[in-house]
Amino acid sequence: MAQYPERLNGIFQALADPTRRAVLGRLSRGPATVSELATPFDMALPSFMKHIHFLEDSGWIRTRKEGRVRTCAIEKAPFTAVESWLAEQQELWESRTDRLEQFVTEHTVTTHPKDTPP
Amino acid sequence: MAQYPERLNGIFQALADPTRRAVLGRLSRGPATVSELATPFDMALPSFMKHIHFLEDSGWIRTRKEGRVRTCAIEKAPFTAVESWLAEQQELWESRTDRLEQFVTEHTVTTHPKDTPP
DNA sequence: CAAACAGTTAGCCCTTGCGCTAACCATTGA
DNA sequence: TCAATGGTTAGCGCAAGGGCTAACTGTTTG
Repeated sequence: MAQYPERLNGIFQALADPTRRAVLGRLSRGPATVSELATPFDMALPSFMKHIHFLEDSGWIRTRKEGRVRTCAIEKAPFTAVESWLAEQQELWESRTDRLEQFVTEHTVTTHPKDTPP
Repeated sequence: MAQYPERLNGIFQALADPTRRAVLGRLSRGPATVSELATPFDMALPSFMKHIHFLEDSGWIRTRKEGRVRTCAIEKAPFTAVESWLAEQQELWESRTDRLEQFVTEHTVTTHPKDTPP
């Protein structure tokens, strides 16, 4: 677990952009070319390509150029990386439910952005 | 599902930084004050506070100031948001495993799928 | 061959991210 | 009361993110 933490930076950052999440959503259904992927977005191609490169560099996709067409396919490794990060947190969380419960009832931390007066 | 996509931007971006992931890891064990959280990091306090604010703004943590001490606690909502995003992708992915398998093993994109040999 | 197509390269712009210092409250404890 | 503690505010610097246009390369295709 927690193999290459530095890879996680890119993996998560890739997901921080709606365009890139949408591209992954599309590629989850199956491979597609760059222009197929680009059409739904109101964005210049070079801008869009940056997202493709980001996804490739972060490991989310793998691409291959054949003739003048570049085809993209999703990669499953980052998926499992995210899942195991989540699982890790879950474990820690599980191992102290009691104390959390206690803290919540004792101090009742609110979600108000401003500090609540005493 | 996919309730507030725009929230996902911050949720994922928060995870794109190792300091913030570490803070979440620590908070998964239980609440802590800002200075408790800060000590492991070789970073000026104002810099560290930016991470705390980022985590709070993105919804990962909730904080409360009591006297001169600010206590932080983790929030589970973003967790489940990430999980459901993953689940969504999984679904799409599941619904076309056959074609994926083919693409992976046969890294050349063919115009017509090859039939499974008898 | 020439035109259309699918990307690519280069460079510009503006915003955001992430680190720092210096100076400044506001509690708390001696 | 006064110093130490725990954060906070303000501002600075630099790198990276995310968008654009213009111009270019390398395939198809009519």
